[in-house]
Amino acid sequence: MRFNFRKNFKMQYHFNDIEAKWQKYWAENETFKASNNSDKPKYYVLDMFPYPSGAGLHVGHPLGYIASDIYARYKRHKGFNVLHPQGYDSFGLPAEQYAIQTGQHPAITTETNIATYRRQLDQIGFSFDWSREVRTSNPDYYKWTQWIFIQLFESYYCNNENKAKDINELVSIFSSEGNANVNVACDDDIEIFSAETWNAKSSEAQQKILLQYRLTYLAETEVNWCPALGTVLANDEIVNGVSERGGHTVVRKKMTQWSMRISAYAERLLQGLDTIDWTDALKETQRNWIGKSVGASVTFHVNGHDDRIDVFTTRPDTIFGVSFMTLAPEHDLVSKITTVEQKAAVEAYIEKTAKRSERDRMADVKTISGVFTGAYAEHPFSKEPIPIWIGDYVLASYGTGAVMAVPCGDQRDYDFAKHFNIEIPNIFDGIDISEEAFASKDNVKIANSDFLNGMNYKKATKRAIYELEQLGQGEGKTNYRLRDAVFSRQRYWGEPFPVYYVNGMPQMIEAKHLPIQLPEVEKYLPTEEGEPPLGRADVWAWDTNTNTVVANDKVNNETVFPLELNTMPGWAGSSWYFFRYMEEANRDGVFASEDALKYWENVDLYIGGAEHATGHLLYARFWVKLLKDRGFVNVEEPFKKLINQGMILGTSAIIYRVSGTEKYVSKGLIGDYGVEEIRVDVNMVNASDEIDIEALKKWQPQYANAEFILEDGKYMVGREVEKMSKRWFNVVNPDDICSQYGADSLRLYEMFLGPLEQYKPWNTAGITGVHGFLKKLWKLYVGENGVNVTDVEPTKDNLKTLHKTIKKVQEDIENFSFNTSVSTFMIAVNELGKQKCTSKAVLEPLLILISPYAPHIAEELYSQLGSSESISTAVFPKFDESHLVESNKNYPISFNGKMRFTLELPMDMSKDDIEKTVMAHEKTIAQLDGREPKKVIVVPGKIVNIVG
RNA sequence: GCUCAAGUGGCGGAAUUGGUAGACGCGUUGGAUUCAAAAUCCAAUUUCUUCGGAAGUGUGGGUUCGAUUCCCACCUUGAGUACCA
Repeated sequence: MRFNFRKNFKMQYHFNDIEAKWQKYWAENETFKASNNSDKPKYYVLDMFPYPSGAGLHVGHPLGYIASDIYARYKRHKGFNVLHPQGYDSFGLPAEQYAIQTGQHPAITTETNIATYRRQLDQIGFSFDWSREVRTSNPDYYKWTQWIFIQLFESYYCNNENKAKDINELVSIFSSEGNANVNVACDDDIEIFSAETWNAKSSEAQQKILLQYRLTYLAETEVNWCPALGTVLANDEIVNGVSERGGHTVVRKKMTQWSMRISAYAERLLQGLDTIDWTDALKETQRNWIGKSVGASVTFHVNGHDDRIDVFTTRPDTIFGVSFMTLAPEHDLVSKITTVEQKAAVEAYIEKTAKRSERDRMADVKTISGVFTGAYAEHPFSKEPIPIWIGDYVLASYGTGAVMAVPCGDQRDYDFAKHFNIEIPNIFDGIDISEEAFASKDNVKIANSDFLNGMNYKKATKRAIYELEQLGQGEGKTNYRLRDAVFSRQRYWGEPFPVYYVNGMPQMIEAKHLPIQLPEVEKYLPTEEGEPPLGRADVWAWDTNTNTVVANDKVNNETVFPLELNTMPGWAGSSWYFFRYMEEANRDGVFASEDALKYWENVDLYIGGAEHATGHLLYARFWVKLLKDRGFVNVEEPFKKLINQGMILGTSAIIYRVSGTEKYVSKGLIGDYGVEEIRVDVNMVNASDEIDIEALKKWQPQYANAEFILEDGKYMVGREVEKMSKRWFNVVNPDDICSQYGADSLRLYEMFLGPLEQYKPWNTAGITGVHGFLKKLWKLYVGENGVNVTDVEPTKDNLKTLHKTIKKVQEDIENFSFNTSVSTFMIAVNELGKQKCTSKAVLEPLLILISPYAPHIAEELYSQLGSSESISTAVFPKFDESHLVESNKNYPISFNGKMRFTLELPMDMSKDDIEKTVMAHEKTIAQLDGREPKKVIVVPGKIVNIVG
């Protein structure tokens, strides 16, 4: 008896033992280590690497990793040399804020968190090549982030050649011919100088000018300052006018900061989207963010001044409809051109708008406000005077901060004109503008517009630009919404800049002296003077003799200089990490060796969240283009194909407290009770929405002596689908799922939930379905007396099931439709079970099909079938159509398109014979009930439809 | 406001080129096994029905022999974005 029990025990599916065994095997044998030398074609599968937070992983996090792991394993079966690495984006705000609260060094908390992540990831059985792991906060790694920063500093962007080039080439142009004829990306307000003037300038003055051309530059710019976080933020880090992290207010402030001249790459970033396989939604988001608009720049002379106002317009064809101009309140000219009479009103208005935060201005788009400056501009063609107003509907940060207002053609201008009783000339032939502006470009001819009369939009635009060029008062122009990205952060836990200052001018530290390591500080807060945390470091100065970081008191501004106090933003390290993984060994040499870069090229499949659309995914593309231009990498785009996995949501559990009491009423009995909804830990609720009252009583003290009003002896909870979060008590930990059901169950269930890209709720109850499937799978191979797989010839049905499954699974994986292959496996195992299949010729290939999804059980059964190698080395089974050929077809017979019954007929039956057989059938006669059919449609092999 | 995506049983979802709507799983119901429970197995499960059938994929139209699938309008939900000149 005892012996039988033990024997029986051994024959059961013990997932915990099996999974631990194979995880150990993979680690010890380095099963998934990728080689940079292989005859196989390469394939690079990458996940967006995680920020290791203190909370660890919940079941929502691994979704994308499971999908990419399935794909990576599939590609290995298909004969590819697969690179599938993982690492950590380990610089960031949470570790720093924790450090501020506790004094604990962020490096220590980061280390601890990484250990937790690694344990959690390992238990899910991913096929990562951990030998290539990267951590952005490691000096070995950020050495090269600093190095790339230097490359950006040493580059300018040539618009003629459309690429970044060495800044020294620009310097030699300046010294030989000045800057009058260069066509390069630069600041807007550049002074024109000759070679003589340039050569006569001091080195410091030259450096100052060069900063206006470099691809990373130091400049006083208006930045988004977040007082609560004590740092500046990039545009993509602000959502609805508040900080993405924490939701704090953000104000505009002028500060000297490092910026990245990403605007130089606007057109290439836009064009590149057509060459990559990303979702349309994501491409559209990036297109909107880049915000290309084609139009013209027009210059207006200000009457009585030497000044000119440049505007950008997408509608130069409407130039004769201009009846006023509007400047942003922050526009430089405002103070200069305002007349004495209007001075008080203008200043009051500016003061009022300055107080309003960006968010208020955005929220309140309906209130029309503005004030007349008293000044007039001259219309370029009619020479009529045009009143110049200021108004906060014009943004200083877009275009030139000034618009030519055409009230008949733009609703905002129209509203403004109506509000202030400004004239609204109509330049559209036969269009009524008494109620609203006419903003369309189509089906209209221009009128009251001198030489543009009678033309359509296209023609008039061309002509207007031509005439403006003749006057020297305008030209065709393309404008981009994309702004340069602020690159300084006033934080501790980020990459230090490889920069020191001589007389206030930034100097790069030579690459061979990198990395410049983060200094120690006693507190992680800004200094009393408001300097960033690095301002607290005592050893933070650069000695140009020894080329080392030395104590601050050695600063003499002759040989020892102060170092930069800002650090780099979170996206610095993540903009190039995919290249670092390519390098196997000797990583100190270069950021990635030439051979490795040549072999792996770029990421074939990238999986991660859609929230990075305008941040990481844009910046990474920008840096890759720069590295390509400067000859360091061979590719123009980092990620060939990209998939955004949807979020897994939680299913919160709700109990109902009768208001003012300690009584809790079951969901079905709420009736007329006044109740409050209270969320409780979902892990106490079973598949039937019944809560474990004993567990609840122990969970929190207020429930220990509470009274529960039950229905049918049970307490039923309400359910709500919402984001998985500690505060809703709906977080499910993968550790619990793995120990209770196993990693293979977790992997299958995450895929089974629904389409990868879709948002979908997690409900632990459903996991018994896939877990039951794995048990059935096990039983198909292992009976009470051990493995019951034989060398018997497979039956026709066995082969049909197998090949149907091969076809479907292969198609599913290639379409990233992982949820449906899980169903397919279930169907296959159900069928083979019914067929009592024991044939190795069928059961072994089936394991290979399942192994990407449930690798542990597949490895175990594969080895029990007698293989000594890992199943990951097995070749994907070949699909053979011949096993699916049928001799009969069960035809659906429909009447007016509605299926009424089915009829089994031979596959090779002719169209006429099918029709005859069907029409003679008793059910057809009954359906027709004496009516004469008007038409009979027969599609052989598909359907019969009788109309009438 | 604009752009995009999506609406299918009690629930997650399937139907890949227009051709048997609801695969697969959860839950529910009934049964077998068990002293009992767990586990396992079997059956049923869109709705209505006079048990012959009939209706049915957000709503209303259209194209078609035939529409969850294509077209038009509308409703709802979600995401992104916004005085962008």
